[in-house]
Amino acid sequence: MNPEGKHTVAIVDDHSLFARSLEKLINSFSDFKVVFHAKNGVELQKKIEKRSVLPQLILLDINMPVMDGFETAEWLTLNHPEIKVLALSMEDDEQTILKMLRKGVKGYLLKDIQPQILNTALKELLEKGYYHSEKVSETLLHSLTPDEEGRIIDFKENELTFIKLACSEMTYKEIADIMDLSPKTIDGYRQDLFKKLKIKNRVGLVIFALKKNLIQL
Amino acid sequence: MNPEGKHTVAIVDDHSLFARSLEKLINSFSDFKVVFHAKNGVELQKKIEKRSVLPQLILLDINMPVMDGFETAEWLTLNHPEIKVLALSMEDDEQTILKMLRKGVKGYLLKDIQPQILNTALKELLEKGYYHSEKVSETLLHSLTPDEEGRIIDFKENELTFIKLACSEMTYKEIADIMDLSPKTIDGYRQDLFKKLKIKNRVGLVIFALKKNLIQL
DNA sequence: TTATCATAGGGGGTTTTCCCTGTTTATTAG
DNA sequence: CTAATAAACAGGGAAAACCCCCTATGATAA
Repeated sequence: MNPEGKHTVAIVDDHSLFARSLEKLINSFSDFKVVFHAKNGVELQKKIEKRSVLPQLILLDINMPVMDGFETAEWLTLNHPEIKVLALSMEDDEQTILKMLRKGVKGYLLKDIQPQILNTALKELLEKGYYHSEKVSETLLHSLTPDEEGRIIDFKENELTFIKLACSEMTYKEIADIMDLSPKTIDGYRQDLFKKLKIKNRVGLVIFALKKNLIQL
Repeated sequence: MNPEGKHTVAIVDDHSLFARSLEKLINSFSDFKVVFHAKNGVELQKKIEKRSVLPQLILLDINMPVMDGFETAEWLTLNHPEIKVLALSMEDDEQTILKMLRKGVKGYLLKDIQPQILNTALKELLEKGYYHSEKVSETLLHSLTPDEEGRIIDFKENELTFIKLACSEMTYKEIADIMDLSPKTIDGYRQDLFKKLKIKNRVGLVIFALKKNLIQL
């Protein structure tokens, strides 16, 4: 609570237009007040370390330069677990959401929500300790049966890197060089993925990655 | 001008949070006032046809359900050319921008801009009749040399069919069967396209087709 | 008529992809 | 300490993709 008796919120977002608008919106709620902004994780770290009183909530964007939402969330969870972090993002793909939840955020909100929902989200975050967009819950539910048989597909970091590189014009040999792995290992990744995803060739992989938003054009 | 002496603006965007925030921002400018909202093109059509006084400017999002920004812009240009349309979007790829400009929008603004820029944009749109983000101008400049020699690439019917089939998991042999052509002919198509488009492999073709909207997922 | 151009097809080759099988190595559970 | 598991790596081979240069045919234009 700040002197006005409102709960304190900080915003971390490099989209200035969005961040300012968001601030206006939040300040119009009766129970909340934005106490400061940061353009990225590094700026947030500095501001937090200067302050004696920390915000109760942090609205955290994922796509930022310098230090992105994932790193920032991780740092916050380790160093200031008492601050509840609400991830605010355009991405609704399961990988991103899961990754963010693993970093310890208490809520995940898509940016295309009703203003009223934001108010609800902030309140529930304080009361219940968590809040997720409906779409996020749906996505998570769906992501638990991505394989049409209920098997969970959870990519390892290396696999994810491979998929992203495979969606370029590189040959597997070049990919192996970049990832500093043997071409045979890369071939193993390819083979595993083809089986797991039931695809026939590299084009299938590209299409899969695009559908799941693992890459974007 | 509305009764308060402000220029009138309408917002068409299905992102409610963004739209509301945008409204607050615009209403904070001294010369502009938001007169109504619409979630998509159809809603806009209805609202426009009910009104005797039309807005001077329309902020138009591209990604919307039901009737998207392209269709909406086309309809506005044909039916209400006096309204200046400012496309507001996250997309900064040349195809999207060009497509939108061809539909007759007077400005194209990326969503990640400074609040002050929006004010400038609205003013210039009324005074000069157009306004584009810096990034958009850059993109357009670049897009005027699609082939790096000014040649415009346009595809023959067969080539287009081939491209679309090549963006699936079929082998070239299977594609040849479907198109009832010799595998060698198909290979010729492939070779020509790789040269023309300066791509290295089939993944490059898929990416090209997606960027140019020749196929969709 | 001849030239030219677009379209379809081909010979023959290298590289990459795709697929199966199996081994080494490091980590972890019992 | 040993068993189990996962990750990295490998041999070998068939299929597909990739690439260059070449021919036949038909339409069209000079």
